[in-house]
Amino acid sequence: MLTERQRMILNAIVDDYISSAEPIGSRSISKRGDVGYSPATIRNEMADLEELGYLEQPHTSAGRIPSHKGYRYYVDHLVPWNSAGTAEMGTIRAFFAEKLNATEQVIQHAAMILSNMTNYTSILLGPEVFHTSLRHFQLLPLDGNNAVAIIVTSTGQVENRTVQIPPEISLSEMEKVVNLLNSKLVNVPLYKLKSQLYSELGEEMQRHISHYEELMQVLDQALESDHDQRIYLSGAANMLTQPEFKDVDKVKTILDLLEETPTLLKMLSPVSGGTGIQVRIGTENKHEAFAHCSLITATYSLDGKALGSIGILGPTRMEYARVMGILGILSRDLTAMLAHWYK
Amino acid sequence: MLTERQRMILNAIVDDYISSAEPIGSRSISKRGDVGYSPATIRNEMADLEELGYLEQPHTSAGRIPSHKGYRYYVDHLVPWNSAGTAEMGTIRAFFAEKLNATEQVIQHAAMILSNMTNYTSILLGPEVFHTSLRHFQLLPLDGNNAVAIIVTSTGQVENRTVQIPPEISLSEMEKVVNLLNSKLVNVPLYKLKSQLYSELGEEMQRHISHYEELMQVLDQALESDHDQRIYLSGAANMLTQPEFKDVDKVKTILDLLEETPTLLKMLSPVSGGTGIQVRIGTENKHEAFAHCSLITATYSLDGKALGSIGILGPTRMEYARVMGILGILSRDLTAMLAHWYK
DNA sequence: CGTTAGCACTCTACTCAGATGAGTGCTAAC
DNA sequence: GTTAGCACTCATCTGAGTAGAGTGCTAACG
Repeated sequence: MLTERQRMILNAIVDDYISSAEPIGSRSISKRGDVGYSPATIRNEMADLEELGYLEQPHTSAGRIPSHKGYRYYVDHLVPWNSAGTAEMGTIRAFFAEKLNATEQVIQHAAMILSNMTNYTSILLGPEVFHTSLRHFQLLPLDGNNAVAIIVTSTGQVENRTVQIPPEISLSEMEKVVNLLNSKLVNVPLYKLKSQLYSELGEEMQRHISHYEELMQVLDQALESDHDQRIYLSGAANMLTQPEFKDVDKVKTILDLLEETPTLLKMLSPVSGGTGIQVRIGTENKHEAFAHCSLITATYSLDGKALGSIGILGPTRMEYARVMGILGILSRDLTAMLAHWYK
Repeated sequence: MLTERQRMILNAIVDDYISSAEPIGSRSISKRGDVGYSPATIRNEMADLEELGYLEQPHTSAGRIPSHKGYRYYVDHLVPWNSAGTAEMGTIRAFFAEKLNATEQVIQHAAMILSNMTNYTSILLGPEVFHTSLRHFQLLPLDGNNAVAIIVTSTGQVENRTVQIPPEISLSEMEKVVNLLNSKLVNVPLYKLKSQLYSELGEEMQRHISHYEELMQVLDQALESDHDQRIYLSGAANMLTQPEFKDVDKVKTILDLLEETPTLLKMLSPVSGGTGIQVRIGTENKHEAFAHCSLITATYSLDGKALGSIGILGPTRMEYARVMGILGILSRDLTAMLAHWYK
């Protein structure tokens, strides 16, 4: 349990360190207007805070910097809430005023806005198709051998892939099957699509359709959902502006990781019970390369189900308050926009 | 005009510098098996080559490094052709053996393969829709107000966007118009789509359709081609491994530029008459940030028309021979694959 | 007893001179 | 035409000395 004065000092140290990136000495804290104590008193408290694990010293004769535990305490208890500035509110409002078609474009654009506003790296997770259902299915022949399969989801996303059509399947047959699919499988959740295809239509198709086996193979290909949510990254180069990453080798491992989509997917996928804004500080991220980074995430949702995430990656010495404020507003507004679009 | 010996020495210097990134001294050239001269002789030639502008000296007592002119001569006259190693051929072959659906995935995957193989940054330009034509158009209502417009091109690409439908337009009317479009505008090049919509269908529609104005607006939105070719980037972090970019500030300007899609589009769009492999060395790229970079590009095409580009960005001290070999093979195979798919 | 002034101590970062060595340019000899 | 030899240049490395920021401790103060 920290005393009020310790909290105040910890708060001051974290704030100052966030903006200066230099170890903070007792004198500079004492000189702040809001702390009415002499450097000596501050020093005593700092020694205590260090013993408790909230601060650390790069070396004996340097000032103190917050430890991970210190940041955690700051985020959990000290962050001044509601601190998205009016300028930022304006930018976000302007963003939503723009007319963008296709959810994908919105997310992509949001990634840019976020990284520009924060000067950190933004990582957004596109809407998950898992919770959406089939709106329309179509198989469009391109030439003798190939066709484009198009799946439109209930949220208006369009997935497409090319499939090969065995020559023995006739056009009319294909059409028949597609019509059957559209009449029977609309509104079925995408992840149930394949199983329902077999259970609901298998029998009927076997009766009416001649090349059952081959057709099923085609549909299998066509409905094979590439479950990968899309990752939208922006401002990766912003990492280079952080003084703690002025060493090329350190930043290389980070940027390398940022190109690994599966890793990012894992990091961003909403944690169980994780509602609202999540902050993962330093080693709380699973990856060693992110030991000196913090990731702040929020989710956007439709019908109360989390569809995707928006996240900001920066150094542990990050402007938590500002970023949390921005993410909070943006995620709320995104959710509102989706609800308005698709209801 | 360079003498045979000068060419040999220039070649040796460029080769050595490419692999070592250190200024090359006369002694080390002399010790190479293939040059049978003493350091003093080499030194004389080097002085001449410097006077001619092919070499430069970082400072008086250092070795020589190739100038832009030197690289240019190397690329134009000295590059050993056909130097894609067998290992690389294998990787490329394996890539084309994979079954990938959708052109987009192929390009994206190719970007990854390229950056992994070369350890440079790959920049690919997705297939241009400009030269493709309409295969199929569809307008799929989502709810009362919105619909998804889907355009399938002759190359099997699927473009989609959300449009708003004024309430006064009925479903049956929309269907009628879509059918009309599909019967009249199929095989029309995408870039002519909107003009033909007016010239060919305007009259007929005005007669048969009640809410002409509103419908036209919807179609306008739906056919508005986002002409942007897609950029696929991979291995941007590889820039950091280059010793010439160990300075964070320099590499920052480069990585920043790599996030500017329009700039990349401009850089990659095939130059007039540019057939085969193009090499832009240092300041030959328009952007100051790329003054110490070289960009090697090739194009892939369909029906003899260049559809898109594949490029590798690295330091001017780049393995030209290897990269040119790889790009040559990959672009040729991509072209072959597209021809095979869509003919 | 909590707070503060004073002081000795520690440790990094900076600077500067000297040493090192790679590499050149020039001259003279082969 | 080619090469050996040598003086010279200049970036890089090394180590000593210095400055300065900041601490911890002790003792005094209200």
